[in-house]
Amino acid sequence: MQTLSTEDYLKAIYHVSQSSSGAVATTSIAKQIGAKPSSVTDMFKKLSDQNLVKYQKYQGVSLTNEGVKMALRIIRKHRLWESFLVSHLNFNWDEVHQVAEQLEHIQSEKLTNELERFLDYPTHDPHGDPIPNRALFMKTYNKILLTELPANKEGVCVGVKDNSSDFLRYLDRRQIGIGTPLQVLHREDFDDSLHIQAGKSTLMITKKTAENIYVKP
Amino acid sequence: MQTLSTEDYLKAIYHVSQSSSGAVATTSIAKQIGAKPSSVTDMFKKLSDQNLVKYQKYQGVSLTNEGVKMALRIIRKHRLWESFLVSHLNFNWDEVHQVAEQLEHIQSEKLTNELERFLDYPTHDPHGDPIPNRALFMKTYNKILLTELPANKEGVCVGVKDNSSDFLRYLDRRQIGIGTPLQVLHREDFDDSLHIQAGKSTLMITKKTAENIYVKP
DNA sequence: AAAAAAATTTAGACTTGTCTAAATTTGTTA
DNA sequence: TAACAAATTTAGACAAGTCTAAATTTTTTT
Repeated sequence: MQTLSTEDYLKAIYHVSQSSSGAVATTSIAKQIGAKPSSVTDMFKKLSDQNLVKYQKYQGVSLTNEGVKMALRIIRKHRLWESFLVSHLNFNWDEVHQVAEQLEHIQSEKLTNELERFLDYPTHDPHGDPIPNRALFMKTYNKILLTELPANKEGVCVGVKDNSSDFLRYLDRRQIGIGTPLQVLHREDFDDSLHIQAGKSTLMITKKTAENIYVKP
Repeated sequence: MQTLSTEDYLKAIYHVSQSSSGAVATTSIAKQIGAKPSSVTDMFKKLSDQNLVKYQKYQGVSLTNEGVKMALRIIRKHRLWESFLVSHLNFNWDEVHQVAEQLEHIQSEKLTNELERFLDYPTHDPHGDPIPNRALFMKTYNKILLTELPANKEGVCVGVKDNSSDFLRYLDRRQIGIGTPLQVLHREDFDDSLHIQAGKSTLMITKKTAENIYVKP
């Protein structure tokens, strides 16, 4: 059984490894966790002793099969809880992360599986991220960034890259959410801003915003 | 903000102080927590520094007002989660304790209050124990032990004193639960056993069993 | 009331996870 | 490729919570 801290590290390593190729660097985890690089090195050694990561001095880490499973089990719980908070406890999608960070550490297989059943086996969380099922398999659809959507082609918002409260509330104000139909009307060459159709309204968003919205064409 | 450990101690002190009068002894908490008396002494000092308990060397502790509030907030969460597990996640009343021990530490007022609303403001948990409301007030009805119920007087099971899995499953097999009508038909002087009416069936139980069942006359 | 037993506390040590500061390795640039 | 910069690791320290063993206080018994 793992401690809270090792679970946090495993999840962090998983996420960083997903968004970049090759081994995961000490510094990147330090940033993610909010710890000093020296602490990260210490933890890398501990995880390596437990065969959860492959670690070579100065070369970073990569998760072993067992490490990946462990990370996915935590992510599964995190996303199920986020779904529950939004669907039954009146949480907004920008409020769930901090609470789910705590709930993801609760140890009870029965709890997790019953929660999943209660929610009727959801495949995606409130941010559009896929929820690993009992076998830790995730259904991923081929999504692209809004910046990559060809002009005048219809798409649907299926996720966000930036999960910060600020960004999510910004989207709320623009009435953009999971499921909102999106279409790029015009790209402004001058400043890379985009005129888009979002649901029934047209509006202008910056490139930075578009880079954080996933759409399914 | 408190650590997991201090929360456990506060709750333990609260429970022990409820079931005995006067200051709470080091040893009684050591037993409850599963720690050595020396560790308990250390923690008593820490809690005292935070003004959560009144502590005098060799004389045990008693909770301050702030300490009581803190304990009740934890108990509130514990019992709400137990209710949730039974009412929505198919847990049996003998399975909930261990999981609720973890869930009670989750820090989010919104979560607690929304859970309470979702459960429709329950006043008692699956074992019949009262759930403190948002103001930390508990509705207690005047219950008595089954051993104290006069013969041939009608009563209803409203709680249990022993919350162990073993005892609860024993009651399950006897089809005794919260709400079951109970009546003492005969007391056997020889071995203190009781013949009782439980719902539609009559059965024999030992004094020890009867001492762990609460009834409302 | 003295002796014995039980409860409690103190002292010192250990573990986990963290830190700072210094040393080392890797990479990057001139 | 030598020098510098950045990343990483090591060494040693610290806080929280725990332990054991020994010392002290309280309670009980004779």
